[in-house]
This record gives sequence, C-alpha cells and structure tokens, in this order.
Amino acid sequence: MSIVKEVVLSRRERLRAETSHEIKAIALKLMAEGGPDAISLRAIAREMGMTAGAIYGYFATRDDLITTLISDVYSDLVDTVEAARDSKQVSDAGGRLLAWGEAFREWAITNPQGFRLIYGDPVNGYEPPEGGAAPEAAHRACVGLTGLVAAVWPYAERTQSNGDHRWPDFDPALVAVVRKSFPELPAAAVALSLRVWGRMHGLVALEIYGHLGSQTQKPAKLYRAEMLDLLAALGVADAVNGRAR
Amino acid sequence: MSIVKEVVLSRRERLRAETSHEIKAIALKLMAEGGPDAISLRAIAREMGMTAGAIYGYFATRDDLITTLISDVYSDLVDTVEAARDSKQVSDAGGRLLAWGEAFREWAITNPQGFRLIYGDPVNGYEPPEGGAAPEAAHRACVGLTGLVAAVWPYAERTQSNGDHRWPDFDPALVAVVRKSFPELPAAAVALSLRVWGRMHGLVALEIYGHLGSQTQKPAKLYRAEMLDLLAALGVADAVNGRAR
DNA sequence: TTCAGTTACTGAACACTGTGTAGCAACTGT
DNA sequence: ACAGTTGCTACACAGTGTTCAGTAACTGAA
Repeated sequence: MSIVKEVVLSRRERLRAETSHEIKAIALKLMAEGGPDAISLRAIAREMGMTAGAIYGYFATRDDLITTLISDVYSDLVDTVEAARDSKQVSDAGGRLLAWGEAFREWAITNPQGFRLIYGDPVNGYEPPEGGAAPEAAHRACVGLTGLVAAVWPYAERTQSNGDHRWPDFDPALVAVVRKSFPELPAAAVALSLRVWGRMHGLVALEIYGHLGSQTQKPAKLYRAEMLDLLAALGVADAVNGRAR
Repeated sequence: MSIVKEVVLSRRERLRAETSHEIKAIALKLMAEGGPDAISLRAIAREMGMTAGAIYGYFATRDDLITTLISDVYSDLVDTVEAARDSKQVSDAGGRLLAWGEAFREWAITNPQGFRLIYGDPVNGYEPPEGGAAPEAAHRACVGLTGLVAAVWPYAERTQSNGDHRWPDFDPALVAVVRKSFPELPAAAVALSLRVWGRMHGLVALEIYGHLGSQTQKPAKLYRAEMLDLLAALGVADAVNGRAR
C-alpha cells in the first residue's frame, strides 16, 4: 500500500466505493420499505447477490453501517431544511424560521423511517457511538437553527430574555461556535433555539410514531398553528403574510 | 369448565395470575436494565426457570406481551402526572398544568426505557395493534390534559383562539368526550391541548434519546423555562409563584 | 382412593438474526 | 509470469420468535 494517496481513484478504490455506496443504498431502500428493523446484513447481501460476511469488508460492524446511514440521512434532512430556509429572503426572518419548521415536518412525513432512524431507537440493540451518531449533521442543524433564532432575536429579546440561562449551562463546543458566529447573542438565545427545536420536534415525533393520528385528522394544520403561535411568541408574526392558509 | 365464573379465584387461577404477573414484572426488570430490546421471551423464561414456549400459554405472541406492558407502563405514567396535578389546588390552574408538565419529564427521566416503550419504537419489529397499543391510558392522558387546558382557557382564549380549528378536524371519540366534559370549550382549545402535549413531548423526547445531552448540561432548567414560557403564553404566568426556582 | 380430564410445561425443531474465521479465487503492481 | 493483496464464500456459533408433540402435574368426581 502506498503511503501517498492517489488523487485519482484506482479501479479497486472505485469499485470499492461503488459497492459501499450500493450497500448503503440498499439499506436505505430496505428501511423505507420495512422500517429500520428491516436493515439486516443478510437481507442486504441477499439483495446484492452476496454473503452477509462480505459486508464486513466495508463496515466493521452493523452498528457502523447504521451510524453511517444515520449520518447520511441526517445530512439529507439538514440539506432539506436549509434549502427551504434559503428559499426565503434573508430579511424575512420569520418566514425563514417558518420555512425551516414546515420543511422539517414535511421531510419527516415523507421519510418517516428516516426520522425514526435519526431520532428514535433505530434498530434492535443499536447503541450510538460516544458523541452521538451523527455529530456533524446534528451540529449543522443546531447552528442553522441558532442562526435563525439570532435573526429573530431583536424581536424576541423583549419577551424571551428571562429564564436565568448562563453560558456554562451549554455544551462548550456549541458555545464556541455560537459565540464565534454571533458574538452579541446572549445565552438565553441559545436556550431559545433549543426550545424552538423542541417545539418542532414534539408534534412531529408524536405524529410519526402514531400518537397524534388517533386524536386529530389534520396534523398539518395543528403543526402550522403551533409554528404560527411560536412566531407570534417571538414577536415576528407580522413578518408572515397572512395568519393561516 | 364452569360457565359461571367463581367470585373467589381457584388455586389454578391464582397461580396463573401470579405467573402472568411474574412474566410482566421480569419483562419490566429486563427492560429497565437493558432497554426494551432486552425483552426476549427466552430471557424472561430463563429468569423464571422456564422454557420460552411456556410463555405462549399466557400471551398469544410476543407483541401481545409488549402491548400489555405498554398499557401498564402508560397507566403508571398517567397515574403519576395526575397525582402531581392533584397535589395543587384546583383554583391554581397554572400550577396544576406546570405540575403535570414537570411530573411528565421527571417520570421520563426516571423511567427512560418506559418512555421509549410508550412513545418510541419499542422492540425489534413490534407493530402496535389497530387503535394504538394502550388506547385506555392514552385516552386518560388526553382527557386529563384537555381538562387542564379547559381550566386555563379563560386566560388563554384571548391569544389562542386563532388557527381556524373545527370540530371535524379531530377524532370523533375525542370530540365526544370533550364536548361532554366541557360543553363550552371550542375546538381551538382542543387544538391547544394537543399542542401543549407536543411542547411537553418535544424536549423530553430529545433528552431521552440523547439529542439534548450533547447541547446543554441543564436540560431540567431548559424544560422549566419552556414550561414557564408556555404558561406565560397562556396568560397564567402570574398564577405561578416566582419565575424560576 | 382411584381415575379420567384439564392444564402447565418441556424439548426439539424451523427460520431467522449478527458475528466471526478459514480458505479460495480473482485482481494488482512489479 | 509471479507474488501479494483483497473480495468474497462457506461454515460455525449464539441468539431470537414461534410452533408442536409429548409428558408430568394437578383437579374434580366416582
């Protein structure tokens, strides 16, 4: 094995990358069809015309594969919500937050198994590695949401400054990023962004796991009402055109 | 077999009930130790000095056992939050809602595996029966929460009446109960109670599944801030003594 | 007390699962 | 053309839910 890595992938590396990608693609397909539990090495191998053991040449263990999948799916989620946010003008802070929230739910409804994979117990006995399964994507999500809250902070500061939050209450790495990107932002705003995350997550998680379906026929309407109430609480309701659709 | 059921349990029925109870108790113990996935018929049987097949004399299938467990655990959760609510005076509507919310999180922190069992993907490939796994307990929770929202509605009506919610948006059974218990309550209040549920669920679910732990060191403080913000939004903040502990 | 009937349970089997290991065969660079 | 690496198969092991024939224990009545 050469120490210096080739810039151009060799044939072997290319085939290897393709196989690796095929494993992940089939795993995602199986997950979309039969839920996260349907991701079994044997099922993947069967679909590829391989043996289960062969997959160990690509992923050290099944949990490794799952972790990679979580990372990929999480990235896709963050890509989606970021794109939705960026479809609104930067000046429209409330609209950007609303777009993020709506895109979050729509992605979850479209990829319920993906949502379970990221935010639930994915598979039989899977334990995420230390530091979470997809720290990179989770980090992006957190920073993105904090950015939205930062944009809204001038409106929300008046009502959301209480709560006695201090910087050491939060993760040092998160604090570092926030203080670097938004030097003026107080700790209370970080708390707010986490709470906003919680508000988005709550109704969507209940819906995905079927606890809301037996109570309301219009979960989308309910979620939108929650988002609009959130914007109102943040003092940016006027920035949204119209109250409800 | 006699058609008329004996009032006093026969020795056989007593032993049977005891064994059934032991199965559930051991299943809960295994779950508390190793997560919901640790609930395997073979492990339970091993612990009881039995064979796995023997359990089929008590539960038709593993999913049946799981469903029973969910029902039991869910009932325990509802008992807890109801007790917390009733520890406050009926006149203290805001305090009762806050007590419910705090008890909800505390129960979840104390019984994380139980929370996963109720609100997550409990076990490898478990599918809840039609109508949810524990309709009785879920019903109690929903009615209890709606009762709290009804008590708070005089304060919240002014700010929470928008959203264009109609009765047919909700489950007929839920509507029937609500309209019977609280005839004056509008549909918007039912929507509010579901949204309140979502707000409580969001942060707790994120915390239980480890997504909050990597962001904040003080999830309890964050949750309390969210609850106080909720009370403020409902217009009952003044009913709570002091802002934060 | 004896005896049939019911019930509780065992033990083995089947089809799965993840995970290792030994060996073979094909591809790779020299 | 020849080593060396690597991708994969085949098999084994331990675990899972589930079914089923057979056995042992307990129950109620003669």
